[in-house]
Amino acid sequence: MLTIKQWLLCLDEMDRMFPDAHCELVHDNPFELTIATLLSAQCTDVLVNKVTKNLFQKYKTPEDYLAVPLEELENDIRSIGLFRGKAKNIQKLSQRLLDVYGGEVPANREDLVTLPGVGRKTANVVLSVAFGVPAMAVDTHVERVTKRLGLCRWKDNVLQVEETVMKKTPIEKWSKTHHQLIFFGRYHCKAQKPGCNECPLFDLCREGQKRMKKGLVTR
DNA sequence: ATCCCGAGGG
DNA sequence: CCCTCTGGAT
Repeated sequence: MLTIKQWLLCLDEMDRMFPDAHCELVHDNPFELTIATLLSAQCTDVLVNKVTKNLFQKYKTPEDYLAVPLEELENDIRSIGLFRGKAKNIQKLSQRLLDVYGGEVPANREDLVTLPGVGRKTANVVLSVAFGVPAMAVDTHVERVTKRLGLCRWKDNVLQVEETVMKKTPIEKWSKTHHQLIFFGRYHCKAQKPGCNECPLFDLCREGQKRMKKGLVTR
């Protein structure tokens, strides 16, 4: 496992690699970010942005999403995976926002996760990005990268990963670190082909050392 | 543990 | 062809 000092060195390096890592889901308000994040499940944000560009022109409010038949909304997001469930959840979420929250997205986790289609990960993204509340959303990239580096254990579940990353990271850096881990996972430490050969974090990385011993890395 | 589920890359 | 993508509900 990485020591705290080693982890802080990783953070320094990621500051150099991705000084302006940020949320790449295009949005103008908490409601749009909630929809975009819901749509981003098992889907690249490039695809989400392609869909929301038209979607957010057509639908501005929860009422707008409820004003069309489910099939129409499905068609409007069809190019995204899991479109049937996501369309249904968007309408149910819109209904609940109107019924319980006055049409506004709530700014706390307990209420957010009661929204259909919104789990802990999505809630943490909305909290952190839309409301500036410290949170750590653990997605596929954060999980893979922190486990490869050796900050977390391979058997950890997402909640354990979330707790470990928050515990080891200064709270004022949570948001930036979250996006840097995503950029690092998305553009460098990829699922299929981790770029160990040219990785600035190689000397700190447990998986890198393993791959080195296996002769998979040439440095 | 399993299902949902299309686009994009290798 | 196979794998992955800022997961959530059952």
